[in-house]
Amino acid sequence: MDYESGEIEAKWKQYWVENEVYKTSNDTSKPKYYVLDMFPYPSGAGLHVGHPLGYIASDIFARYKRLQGYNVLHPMGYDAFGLPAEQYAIQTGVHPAVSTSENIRFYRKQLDNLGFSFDWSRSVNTSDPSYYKWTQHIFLKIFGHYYNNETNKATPIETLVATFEQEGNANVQATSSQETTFSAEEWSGYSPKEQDDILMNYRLAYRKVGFVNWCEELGTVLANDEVKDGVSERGGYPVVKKPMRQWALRITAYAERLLDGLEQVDFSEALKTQQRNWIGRSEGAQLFFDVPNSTHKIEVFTTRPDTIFGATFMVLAPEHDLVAEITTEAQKEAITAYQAYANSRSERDRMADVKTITGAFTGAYAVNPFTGKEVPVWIADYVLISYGTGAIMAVPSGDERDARFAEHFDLDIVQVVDQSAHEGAAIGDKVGVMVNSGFLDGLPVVEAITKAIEEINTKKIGEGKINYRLRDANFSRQRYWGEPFPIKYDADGVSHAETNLPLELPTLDNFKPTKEGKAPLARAEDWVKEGGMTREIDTMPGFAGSSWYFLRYMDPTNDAEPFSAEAVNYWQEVDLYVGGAEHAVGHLMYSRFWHKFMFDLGMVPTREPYKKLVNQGMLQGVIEFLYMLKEKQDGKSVFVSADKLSEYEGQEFAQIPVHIDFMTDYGKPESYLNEDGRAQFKAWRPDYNNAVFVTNAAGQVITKSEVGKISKRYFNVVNPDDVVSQYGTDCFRMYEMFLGPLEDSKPWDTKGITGVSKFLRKFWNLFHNEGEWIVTDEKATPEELKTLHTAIKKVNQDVANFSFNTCIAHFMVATNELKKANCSKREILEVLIVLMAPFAPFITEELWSKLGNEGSVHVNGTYPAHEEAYLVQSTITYPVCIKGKKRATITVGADATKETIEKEALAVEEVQKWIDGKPIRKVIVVPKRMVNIVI
RNA sequence: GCCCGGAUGGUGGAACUGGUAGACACGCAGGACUUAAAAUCCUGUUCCCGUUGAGGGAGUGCGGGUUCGAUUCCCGCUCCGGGUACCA
Repeated sequence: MDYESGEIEAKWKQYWVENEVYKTSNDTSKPKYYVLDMFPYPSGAGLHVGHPLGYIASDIFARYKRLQGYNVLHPMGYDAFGLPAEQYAIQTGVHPAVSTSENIRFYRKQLDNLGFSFDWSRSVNTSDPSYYKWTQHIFLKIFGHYYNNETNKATPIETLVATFEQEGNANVQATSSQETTFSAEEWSGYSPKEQDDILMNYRLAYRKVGFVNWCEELGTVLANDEVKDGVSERGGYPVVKKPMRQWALRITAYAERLLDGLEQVDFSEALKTQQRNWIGRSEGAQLFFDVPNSTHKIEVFTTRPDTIFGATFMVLAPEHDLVAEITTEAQKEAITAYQAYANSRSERDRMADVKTITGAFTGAYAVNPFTGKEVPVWIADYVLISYGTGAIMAVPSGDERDARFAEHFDLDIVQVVDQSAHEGAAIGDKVGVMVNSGFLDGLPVVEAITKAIEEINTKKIGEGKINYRLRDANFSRQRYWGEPFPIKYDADGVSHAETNLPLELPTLDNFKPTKEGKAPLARAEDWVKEGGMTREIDTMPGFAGSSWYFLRYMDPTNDAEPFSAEAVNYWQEVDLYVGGAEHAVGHLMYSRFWHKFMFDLGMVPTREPYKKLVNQGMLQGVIEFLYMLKEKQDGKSVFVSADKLSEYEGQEFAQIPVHIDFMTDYGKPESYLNEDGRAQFKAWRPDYNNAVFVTNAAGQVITKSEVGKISKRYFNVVNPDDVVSQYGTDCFRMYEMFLGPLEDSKPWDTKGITGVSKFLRKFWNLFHNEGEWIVTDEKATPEELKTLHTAIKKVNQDVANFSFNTCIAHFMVATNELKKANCSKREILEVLIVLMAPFAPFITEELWSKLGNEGSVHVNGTYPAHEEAYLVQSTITYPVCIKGKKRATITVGADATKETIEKEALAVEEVQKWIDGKPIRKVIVVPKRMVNIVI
């Protein structure tokens, strides 16, 4: 019979479901292996060909591990809380729960079309109350703990309260934002609200005032991403920063452990570096500058305390608390104006823009504690309120940005580091010796730093300190479609944990914030009022549910706890995690943090959640553009075929994206719109209803093809279902892997798929000739065994390295070689089937059963290991190079020594001709590679 | 701006620890089969000069460097992608 992918795939898909082939047990003697995908957000657009890239890779690996005898956990679920569903609800009135579950059904249908070996009985959905019950549960645990710096772990808040009651907080070693000390007596004297506020300074989940991007016009909070040049991306309305009391997670308590943990995980160095930079550990000093006429001091952190003699001014973030207090009457107007300006710029813009130097003088002065001189205090938006203390001591001679600021505003610059001995050293490099710096003069920079810190400690004007760029995670969203906080406040404002979980989202019909700017949940008035208490109306961010979902897969239906100790002790951690690099710092950092917290509580046995991480690259698409004359002719738009542009020299063209469905030969360079396509285009874009097309001689309008994002806005989304229905799942899977290295971004282009399609037919035809089954039990020849074992060796290596594209190339080579040798021998082919089973699960299943084997190859097959004996070479051919240029080749026995090879090479007539009597300086023999003669 | 990547034929890509650059495919060209087309199969295909099946030169984004030898290591750029803390 001929290869009919559709029939075969339907048959085996049904077999898998009926026999629960991929159902995973928590109880087995086999060693475990956990292969996890980053679960998708089920968006309304459905899956496009880019989504399955990582899923196919992980599925191949999961199947490979199963064939190696592991009990493999390979689940899939949905990250179902998120902004798009909420925005869709605002636009259309469809409840997010409804659109989300519809999207999930659609995703599931698409995923089911791709031959994955997911155990769907373990699926999770973060927006399902039976799941977010446990997200809330874990949140309450975080809320109920503080970070003890002596034991270096999360500790119940009750322990802290007991200490406060006994001896106050003076000796408490904790990561906290508490600034004052109190005695046991004082503690007892505080009101419940005051006690609650103090505890907030210690809790790992706590409330504090933070700044959000507020758009009055849209009545909502925006992500930095949604703010462009100070206005909202949607609508272009002004955006300001607005202080709001919000929940935060004290991830900074775990900064050091998050850093240390990177040592023990198998992530790419690039990703580890990104995480390290995100945490941004820096050693330096905390310093306080006196401000005459103020009771407050300005706290700064500097990595360069050695340069303090060069600190000639100070800069506060425009939002800094002290600004209002210290600004002089004369400067009030300027400061207020500048604050308004800074307020309108997003943090992103402020960081990106180093060319525009802006700032305002407060009129106040601070005292440099080392020089004793008064230095002016400015505000400027290059200092960020959310980083460090929101204030800096500016050393224009030691920092690029300070220097530009000083020059621009004509402030004093005092040289403190002499870098004249270090040519090419940049301002800020830690080289040179100190000058104009009192007791530090003459010291090299590095020593001066140590000495300056000593002095700071002695003078009690600060202390040596480690600072992190990492900030506590903002955990509040003024949104509807997220987990409600299981927190309520009594009449005094004291926070209380909800005891009855899950606390479900109330039903709303309007998902916008209220007119007063309160989060949407405020609209559910009955829900908010609870037995004399008021509920929290913020919801949790998207990363809440995704921070622990991999643990729920281990025990997905448990309704007594998030997951049982038994399950987590068996599965331990994720062995392989596959997902996009865009999550390098967000999700990966937060889930590592949650995991470490749960480790402290003894909930999980491992310190890190993910043992190995592989990042798949982005799939790009081909965008088709029509050339349109910028100037209309007779009031009509004119579209010109790309091969007719020369006739319009000197005229300007606009590029208009075309829906790829209208194209003929989509993706090919000469793709074009035929008459039918042009009619479709006009119907699709009524604004070009009366357009004129300038066609070429063949009556075509050739388009310009460009590589870019796969996106709705370029009308180039290719649905995997379409590809599958034309070529089959096996072919689609193999082609996605064949496109290039998993980790690189690369363009999707359907046209190359025919190569893989042909290969699958060739593979099928190793077993069939004109539809007849031709497999024999003949013994394989040494050449055939060599082909097979070379393939086994390479495939094993490549799968282990996730080099699936080269792996598929080897399948093609092996198949071509066997075809040429007319080899249809069971001994060879049966092994090849198992090798290929993870890649092409259906065709291999069919052939495996046709060979007379019982059951599924994916359960009963065993991944082969190669035998070295078949790969031994008897001779090796070496290129002989003279001064690096290849001039001849020699063939010698595989066991030849270096000396023999050298002698053989020199004996070749051709070589002697090139040497031409010149003295030989040396001969380099690289075993198994080449011989190079240097003359 | 800052942090992390990437760049190899007409196209996607291959190349082990620095050792014959272009595996495997797509596309293209020529041929076979066919009344024809499609499909399939065979041959060729980095570029330039040259050609009898010779031979020669250049070449891995750009400019330098180290080395007998660099796609690979180092320095300086250009362009593209990802992240930049409320997109997921």
